[in-house]
Amino acid sequence: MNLTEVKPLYLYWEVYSDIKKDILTNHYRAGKPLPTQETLAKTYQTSRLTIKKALRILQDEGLIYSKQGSGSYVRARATDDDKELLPLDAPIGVTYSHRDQKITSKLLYFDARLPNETEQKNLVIKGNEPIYDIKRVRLVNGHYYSLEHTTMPTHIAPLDRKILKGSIYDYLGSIGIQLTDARRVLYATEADKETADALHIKQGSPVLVIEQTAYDQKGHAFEYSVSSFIRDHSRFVLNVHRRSPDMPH
Amino acid sequence: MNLTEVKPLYLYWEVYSDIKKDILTNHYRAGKPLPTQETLAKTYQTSRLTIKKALRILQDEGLIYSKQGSGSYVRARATDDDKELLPLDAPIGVTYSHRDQKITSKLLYFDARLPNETEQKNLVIKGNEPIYDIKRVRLVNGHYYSLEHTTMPTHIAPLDRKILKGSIYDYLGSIGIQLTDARRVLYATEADKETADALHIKQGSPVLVIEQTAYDQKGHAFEYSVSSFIRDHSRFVLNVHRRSPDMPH
DNA sequence: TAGTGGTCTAGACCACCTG
DNA sequence: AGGTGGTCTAGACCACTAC
Repeated sequence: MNLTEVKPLYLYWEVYSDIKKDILTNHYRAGKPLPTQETLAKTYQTSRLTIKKALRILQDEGLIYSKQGSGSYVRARATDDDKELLPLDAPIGVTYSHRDQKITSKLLYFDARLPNETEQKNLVIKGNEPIYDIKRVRLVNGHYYSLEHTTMPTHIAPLDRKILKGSIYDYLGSIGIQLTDARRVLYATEADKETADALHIKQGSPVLVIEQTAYDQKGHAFEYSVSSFIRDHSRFVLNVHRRSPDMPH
Repeated sequence: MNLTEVKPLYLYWEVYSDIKKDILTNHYRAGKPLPTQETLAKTYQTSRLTIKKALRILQDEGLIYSKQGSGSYVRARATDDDKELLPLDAPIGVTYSHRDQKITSKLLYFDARLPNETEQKNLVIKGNEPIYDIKRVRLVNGHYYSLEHTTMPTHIAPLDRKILKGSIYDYLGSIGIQLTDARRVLYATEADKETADALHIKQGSPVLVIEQTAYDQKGHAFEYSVSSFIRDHSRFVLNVHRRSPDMPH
């Protein structure tokens, strides 16, 4: 896995990481301006565009904000309890967001079949392309966490029960499939009987549902999943940055 | 192209709008590649960077995806029912997302007071700076929609009951305050008695809660609000685009 | 008025995909 | 091997802020 391989990292990412470190270690103080983009460009021996690209990521993460004509400032972090918040713009898998905790899965259902019309539309496939149909309960440190119902075209990659014990994303990554885009729909609803039983909660109890269509680096939809999260157990956070003019519908 | 009127719009935004129009009118077909960035740059008499900036917005909206070494493709829109979905990365106000529908507000509570510690932290203010405390029920086409509990430092702008009948954002915009950044926390929970009564739902019924800290163009937190949405009535959509390497931690 | 970030240019090279 | 998008440069000018 880690053979101290050559890092093909991009310059703007290194700059981003470095400035982020300096913010998190309070080298750059909250409320205070960063050095000017011109200065940073000289410091990092690069161009201003690369600096801007790095700062843009920090903006999107909510760590800084930029005022035209003034400077870029470190945001006073209103809440430091982000530890318990799951970023909505990162992969949603539990294994990803809880790397340092004990994740287990209970496989409730695993089979292959042909897709119905909704699934054909969601996965952009024909009716004769078989899909895996997977239901898993995820547990974090032994506590019930979420119920995931996943469908995936079988031609993406062969699955088996052993793989499903761990992280599907890790497995897919190991065979060269990366989640690069996703479309997520969120809403609250009442747990139906199946969800309630699986998560050991009362039927009708609130759950947060996230429906996700995941696309790989080639633009193919490789997964459609519906995840239900127990009320109040999971909170998601999202930083919004408004681009420019008002979008006229 | 007409050079008659001086438009303060930016070039990349015009390109973005134009390409978007061509996608939505099926001039560029789903699954098919757009012209190359080089070609688009010539077409629009601009540089490739400007084209890339326009395409980036389209990517973030989920309309296209780009494959390095191959091209930029129009995404097959899996679902066209986006009409009923509220974009999570746009201003959350009902008045914004339902411009063409009839919005009304019931003002439940309106007063000013000193902030408690949580509010001081959320709004980044001192304990002696008074805030408005506002509770409103929003209705769309006469149907109960959401309960908003908003706190805002009084020094931002004077409010009165008349303003609160309409859109706070429109009012703030008219005096030069724009929402440019926001931090949102989402979760599902049970409606407490107050929420249930206000929305005419049963106590304990699921609601989707969005807590928002809103920042203006000067980086000041000008609003902290907690909005509760009735189960299944409101669905939010978010397109995620993963930047680059895995973010460690 | 000076200084900042935002936009934009006209290139160059690199990483990657497809024939 | 040719063509594509991604990165990066070294500038210029504009929009805005602050003094």
